[in-house]
Amino acid sequence: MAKAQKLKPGFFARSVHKVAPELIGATLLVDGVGGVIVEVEAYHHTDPAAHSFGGQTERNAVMFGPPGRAYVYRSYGIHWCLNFVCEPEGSASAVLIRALEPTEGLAAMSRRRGLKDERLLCSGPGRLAQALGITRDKHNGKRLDIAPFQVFARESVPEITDGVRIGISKAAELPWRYGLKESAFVSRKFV
DNA sequence: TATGAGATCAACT
DNA sequence: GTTGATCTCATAC
Repeated sequence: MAKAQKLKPGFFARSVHKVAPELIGATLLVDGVGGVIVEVEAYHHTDPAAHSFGGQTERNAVMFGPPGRAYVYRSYGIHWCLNFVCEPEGSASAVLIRALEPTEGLAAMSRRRGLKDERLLCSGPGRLAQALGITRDKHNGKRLDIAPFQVFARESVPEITDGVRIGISKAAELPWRYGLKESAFVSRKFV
């Protein structure tokens, strides 16, 4: 992992539909703990399932801000979910990070999760956030190009699969879920 | 293996 | 008062 290049600041200032698939295979670290992104979902402001659909509120204010930031929200009362804010046409959009392949800080992650099975450490938004120690207080609205975040560009283009998003009730048929093909670390198999 | 409920909180109606 | 971009554990085949 020594020679990976950090993502350029402008990476996120593009449509989520370009950014999301390009994040597959990139490496995300928080405080030196993390791994390779193997699964994401795109949320566009015209998407009824997106938090930003229906206008700005206190919760989603970060999505309306500059791109390249972390948007963290509480899901079902108990989980944190991590998003990367993008900027298509100056509107609120973001990419939900759904799963990582753990590569760095395995010990820290398994301690936080209380598990040892690598495939379960980060295979899902809530699990991922817990494994990386993500909380809204500490990470919401933070820039992704400065500590504690580190995002490294992928070194080669992996095989990308797309599919239907998970866990939502609106616009669930939109194929805006992207993943690393044949990865054992995705939260669910792609159909 | 598969299905179902509980946990727990902030935003929204 | 209800719902949700979820996960885990328990109970039932």
